Amino acid sequence: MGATKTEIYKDKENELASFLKVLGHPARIAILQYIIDQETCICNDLVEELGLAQATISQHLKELKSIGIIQGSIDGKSVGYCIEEKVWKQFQEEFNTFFDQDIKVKQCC
Amino acid sequence: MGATKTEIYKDKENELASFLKVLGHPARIAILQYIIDQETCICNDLVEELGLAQATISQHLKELKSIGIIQGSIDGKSVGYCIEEKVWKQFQEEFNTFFDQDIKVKQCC
DNA sequence: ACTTAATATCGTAATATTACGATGTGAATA
DNA sequence: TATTCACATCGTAATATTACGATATTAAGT
Repeated sequence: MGATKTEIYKDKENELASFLKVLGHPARIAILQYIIDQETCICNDLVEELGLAQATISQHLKELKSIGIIQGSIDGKSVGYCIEEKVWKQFQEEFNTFFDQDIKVKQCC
Repeated sequence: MGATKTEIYKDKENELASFLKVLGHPARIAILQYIIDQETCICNDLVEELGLAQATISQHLKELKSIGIIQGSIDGKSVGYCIEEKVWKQFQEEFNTFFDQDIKVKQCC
């Protein structure tokens, strides 16, 4: 008990849900927004900007990396994070494929 | 420790994240898909369709109702759930406002 | 080689989520 | 009014997430 029963859902449902789950945290939205605004950023920038502990920011960055929406490239002793545009657009498309469905509402509603 | 520090983020960030969080579970995606396909449904249909306990389905429906994306109307001894089209479109728009931002990628990336 | 700087990872406490059985509630029906 | 049906809510166990301090790790600068 307690764990999500992923085996009972369709692959597409699990896929969409897990990407939305990663985006479903304000720190991760704020991180993405900061990267967009600055075009790139390093972990320490986010620690200062958001006021969360360095370990916490690093953990959130790891989750964002796990779905491929950001990418980090080593630059000396720091790591520059950027949006992975291809994945960004894929996710937007996937979301809109779901949300563009024609909604028909029964009389009763 | 352990709880999300919502007070440090912007309202829009919290709002977007909390709506994405609700959608970030495969059961809730599957429920929405089922309602779209059938145009309406009752809790028991979902229990049969998804194979989760009635209490679990009821809990997921409650979360979907909490963000207003579905609406339930009493019909005798059952409750008919439908998509709330206005909210559905609002969320899609809010998501796309975020995702339509112009992504500029630094050379380093 | 030593120090500093930036980040990742580990361990862990606090909290939240997921799932389910049991029980309560309200409407239709016998 | 007793029963049944559909659903919500309560209580709770299992698990996951969030956050942080402490401790690696790795690259630069001294």
